[in-house]
Amino acid sequence: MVPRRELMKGSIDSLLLCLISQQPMYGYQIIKELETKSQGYFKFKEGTLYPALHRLERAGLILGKWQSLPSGRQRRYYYITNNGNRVLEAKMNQWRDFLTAVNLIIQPESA
Amino acid sequence: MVPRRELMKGSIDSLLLCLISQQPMYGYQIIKELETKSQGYFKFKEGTLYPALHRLERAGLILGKWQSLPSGRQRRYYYITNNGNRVLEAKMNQWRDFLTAVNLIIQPESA
DNA sequence: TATTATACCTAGCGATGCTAGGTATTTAAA
DNA sequence: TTTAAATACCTAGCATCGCTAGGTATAATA
Repeated sequence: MVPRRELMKGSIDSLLLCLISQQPMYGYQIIKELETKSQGYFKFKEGTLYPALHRLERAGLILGKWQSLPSGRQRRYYYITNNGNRVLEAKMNQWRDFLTAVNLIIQPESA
Repeated sequence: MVPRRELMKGSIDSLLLCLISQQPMYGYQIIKELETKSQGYFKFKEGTLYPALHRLERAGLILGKWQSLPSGRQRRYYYITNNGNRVLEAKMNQWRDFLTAVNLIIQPESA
């Protein structure tokens, strides 16, 4: 199982699944999108993003397809899979549970 | 710096600082407190907690003192330091910023 | 008397984010 | 026109962290 450990470590997988589920994207675009959407907070490094994408693809949660631009440049677009959508939904629930638990610790008055 | 990476990895340090700042505690007690306060969500393992406490103590954020019970049993109570309080406050702000950023990604409508 | 709870500890594994490097093309600036 | 920056992808290896799995020892309970 170990979903709780995963949550502790990083929300990166959830963020990636979430973005890609909204719209197919390629790596470089994801980095830019995360930065603009978060108003500059997220600045993912390539050494973080690409291994994470490969991880998600190996797990069957996203599917990458090479696409050629008219210029000849290559991009690898990632699409969310059915399984990816299921996992995303589960991760969102886990995220909410985690937030609830954290709030019980750091705001004991508003319990 | 790397505070953001720390946040990604775990909120454990913040949770421990938060608890200890409310009241000096010893390790075993912290495990129980976290579990009851979070209504069963957090079940810290000793292999997680004790190294974390030692880490925080090495960093000068908490201070451990052995105390003997009348029974002769030994407990190591941890007290938060001035620096620990400062770091805790900073971590709380970082946590809020992180939450804001995550929400901007996962709830793009309510931005 | 045996088991559970209390109370502490650590070596080592697996996973992860990042650093730091690489390749190659396109666009903008000097 | 040359140079720099942006685009677009990749990976080896490091440091760190949570956890597993083991250990020691005492007190309370069945």
